[in-house]
Amino acid sequence: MSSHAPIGRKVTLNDIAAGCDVSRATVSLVLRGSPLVNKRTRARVEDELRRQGYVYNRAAANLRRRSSSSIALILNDLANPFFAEFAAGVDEALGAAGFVTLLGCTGESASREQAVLGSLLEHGPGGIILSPAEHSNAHDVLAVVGRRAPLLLFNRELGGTLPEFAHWDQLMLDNQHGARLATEHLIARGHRRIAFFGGHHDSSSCRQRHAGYVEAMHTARLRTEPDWRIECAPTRLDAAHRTSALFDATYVPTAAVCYNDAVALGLMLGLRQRGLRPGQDFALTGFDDIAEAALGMPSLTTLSTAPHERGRQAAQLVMQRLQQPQAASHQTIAPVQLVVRESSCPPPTA
Amino acid sequence: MSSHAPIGRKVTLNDIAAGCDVSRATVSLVLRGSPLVNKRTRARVEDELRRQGYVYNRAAANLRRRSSSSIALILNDLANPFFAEFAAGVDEALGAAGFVTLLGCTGESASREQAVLGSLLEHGPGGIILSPAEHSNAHDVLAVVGRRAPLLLFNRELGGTLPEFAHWDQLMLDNQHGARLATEHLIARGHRRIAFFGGHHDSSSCRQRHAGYVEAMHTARLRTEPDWRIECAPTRLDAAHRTSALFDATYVPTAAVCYNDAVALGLMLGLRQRGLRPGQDFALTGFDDIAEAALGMPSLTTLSTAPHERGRQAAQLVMQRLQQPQAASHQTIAPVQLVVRESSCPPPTA
DNA sequence: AGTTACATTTGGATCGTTCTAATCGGGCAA
DNA sequence: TTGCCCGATTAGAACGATCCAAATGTAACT
Repeated sequence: MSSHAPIGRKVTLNDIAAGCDVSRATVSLVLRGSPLVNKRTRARVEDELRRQGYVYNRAAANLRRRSSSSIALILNDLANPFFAEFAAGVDEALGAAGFVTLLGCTGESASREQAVLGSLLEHGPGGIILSPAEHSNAHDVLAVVGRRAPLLLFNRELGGTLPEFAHWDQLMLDNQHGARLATEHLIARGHRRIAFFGGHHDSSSCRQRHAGYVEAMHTARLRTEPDWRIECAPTRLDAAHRTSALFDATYVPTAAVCYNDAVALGLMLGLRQRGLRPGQDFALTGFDDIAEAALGMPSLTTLSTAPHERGRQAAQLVMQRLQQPQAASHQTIAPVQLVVRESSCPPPTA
Repeated sequence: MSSHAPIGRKVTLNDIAAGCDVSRATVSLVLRGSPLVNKRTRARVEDELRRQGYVYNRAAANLRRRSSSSIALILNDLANPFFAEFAAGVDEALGAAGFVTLLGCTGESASREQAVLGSLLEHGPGGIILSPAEHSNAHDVLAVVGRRAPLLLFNRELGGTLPEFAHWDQLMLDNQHGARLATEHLIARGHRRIAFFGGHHDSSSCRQRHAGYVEAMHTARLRTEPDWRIECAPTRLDAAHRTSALFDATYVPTAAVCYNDAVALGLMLGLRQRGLRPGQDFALTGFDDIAEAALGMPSLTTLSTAPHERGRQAAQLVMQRLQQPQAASHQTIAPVQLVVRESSCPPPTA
């Protein structure tokens, strides 16, 4: 337990009460806009509040009322624009409802996630929005969170099985359907040999997107070769490095469904380094629709996930849960939308 | 004052005390690792804490101790990767020191900034890190913050004069020097007609960068034409649109110092749309060194500001201030570093 | 006048912690 | 036996708000 900052003398309800000769209770009623209090006293009290520069002490109020006015937002990677926009959306909706956002970043480390969860819980958040770190698992999260605050899982599922009584809400993207849309789009453009590029095997979103890709291929009666699935870290840099793996395949693909936009942009770079023009000699799609997707050369066909809107939605879901703590847990799957741009050209031979 | 979420029954010090037959005070001492308490009782208490799944109530402790364990972080634009990385850095350093980050986004609106400041202050943060919205001014900020928490200004100065007694700390980037370095670099490459592209006149960082540019030009005895300064919003899109203004100038420039990376990337796009190859037919530099700068086509010569590191630094500065509330206010100017990449080619005729 | 009704105000307990000063038991010197 | 010190423990009052039941004042009605 670390030492913390002392605070200067603050103006309290007692000061106000003394200052305009009413009781502490009356001032409290004024603050909360109670209809019980007389017009004239209300005006007097409000003047005094202004005069002394009073600021409400929410911590004290929450203690007495056994309520909370904050929500914890725990993210695996704030530096990723997708999560940054998500966070902005969360904060916007929470702020509008009078809640404050307690931020915590885990940097994809499950152990930091434990620490951050523990630390934020001490501040008594009313709820938690958690985008889990990569190897986080249900058991550990449950151990620290318990029943102390309702939890909304965002974006990723947790490893391990979660016990019966832990009914956590979920907000996920429709990864499978999105990847299916992208794949079907490439097929419609005439591609037959399509790879699935990037992402890690053990990430739930990657598995789902891959499943959507497989689904589309099989529905179209197209084969999927094992060496058409190329793993790499979901970063531009690693994607660029792994580009060559595409062309080492027995049957060289003419297009790739990429795990996300970062990977797709990295792949574009890798293609150029091999003298290929993405969007002309090779087709590809992304996932996320980050800002750069629209402005690239070529612009990137991708799936729009509207992270800001997802953030607002996540905030709504937790706040809804707060009002109905006993309602059955809810799984929301947010739709994604295919945005067709230049990168998904027809195959060169067609 | 809005209604907030009720909280389930919590385990308190009293529960623990009753559970292992000691007083509340003793349990409190155990929690804070006091040497006063006997080994055997400490062990007993610690067992009981675990058994009942106790979590510390920091709000109650802070109330009694009149201390704070949180810092407010108020940002004008979290969706901007520069600020997102900054926020991650702040949270990392704060978390390591046992503080929690109260997040607030203003979306470049001065009135929302007022509201957010007011709301966060009610939670009694120990300090505030503020990256002001564009038209925010010292008077309004002072009115709501007052002496209630020490403030660290980041990245932008506030409009208006700030009164004598409000001694706020500052952490700024060395904008002027950075722009000067970029301009000198272009001059050394042989450019003579260099424009300053992007940003808004009334932003302090833009003024400073422009001043650095002018300084370098004058030191090299080069002229600066009025129509070599082109204003636009600091976004890719607007920068792309304003590209033509460069070529409407009486003396068409061969290079441009851009307000930031976003603008530079937008300008690249605009150049390509005119059939010019950035980094070959026209040279340009950015500012910020965002992730995409290194991976662009061509890669972008720019000024590295290390936003993550700046975030950690900002956190350190506030925490330092908390320990010495009376020390004189401090202005820190963080160095920036020129990163030379492909976009700053020599002029085509040279 | 006595009673009731209503609008307004208030004292005191309370939330979960920390702090201060007091208490306790026991060993040891006088 | 008394007195004193010492380590270990604790009762009770804070912190700044809310809540509840009770008190106050005024007007209206019988």
